[in-house]
Amino acid sequence: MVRAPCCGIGVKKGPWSPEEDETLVGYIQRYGHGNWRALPKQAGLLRCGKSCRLRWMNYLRPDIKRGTFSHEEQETVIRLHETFGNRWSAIAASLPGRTDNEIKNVWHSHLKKLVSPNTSSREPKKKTNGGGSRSKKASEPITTQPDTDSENALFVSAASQAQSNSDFSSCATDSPTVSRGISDDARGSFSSDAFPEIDESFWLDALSMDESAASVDLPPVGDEHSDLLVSFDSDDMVFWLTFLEGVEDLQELSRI
DNA sequence: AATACGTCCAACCGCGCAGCT
DNA sequence: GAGCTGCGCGGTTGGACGTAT
Repeated sequence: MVRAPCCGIGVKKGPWSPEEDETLVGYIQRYGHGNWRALPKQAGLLRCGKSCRLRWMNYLRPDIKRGTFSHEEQETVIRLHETFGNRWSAIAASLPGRTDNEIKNVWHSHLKKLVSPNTSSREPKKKTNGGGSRSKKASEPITTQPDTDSENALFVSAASQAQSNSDFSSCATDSPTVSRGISDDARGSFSSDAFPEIDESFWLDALSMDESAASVDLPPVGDEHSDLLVSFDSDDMVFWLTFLEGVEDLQELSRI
């Protein structure tokens, strides 16, 4: 059994023309995008649904914020990367108007150098079997140590903000690009005064992480929850303790 | 001015997950 | 429960563009 290729013969690839953009935007504005696979045919586009979705999500959506990342946005990305690792969609959910693809690009071109100056902005290209490794290991958080004072300053600034800014309510966004780990419902659920409509799976992850942290038998690297395990330093501990207290409060509420 | 090199970003690719049959 | 399908995700790439020599 072989999965049928997403994009068959006769499907156009490469950069989108303004006419294609116009067609796609016009169609979605009129009919929405209920079925991405059927959309290009219905809209009269010689693209695969996947390509249409990507174009819409990363470029044509009306709520996309374009332009360079502000300092605050960069710090937010760094801070969230500490927490989420390479789960770009989760990070994007906290940056309204920014897409996971854009954040990923900014990370690889700018921010990675700030956090990990010793690594080149672009690793030597290695031929792979394609991306596809949306595996757990791909989400391993990068634990790095800044080398210079200036870079350290930004690093520490971002880290400290991670604790002070435990209120993620500002993270709410209309972006549909949301990971399954941190769902729509989970977005904004870090508010200090309430935990509304929290995705159960998210908390199950969080709770299992709590157990893992408390247990002697830490899960091995590559465990399905390893992407949630950040490198704990004393500052991180404050953040996570605050976070886990919220989890415990939630457990109490759920028992009532 | 020409060339080499580096950077950035849009787009592609393949896979995992969830829902449906 | 197995198979199929669609969606969403993260990794990677190609080429345009900018900068240095």
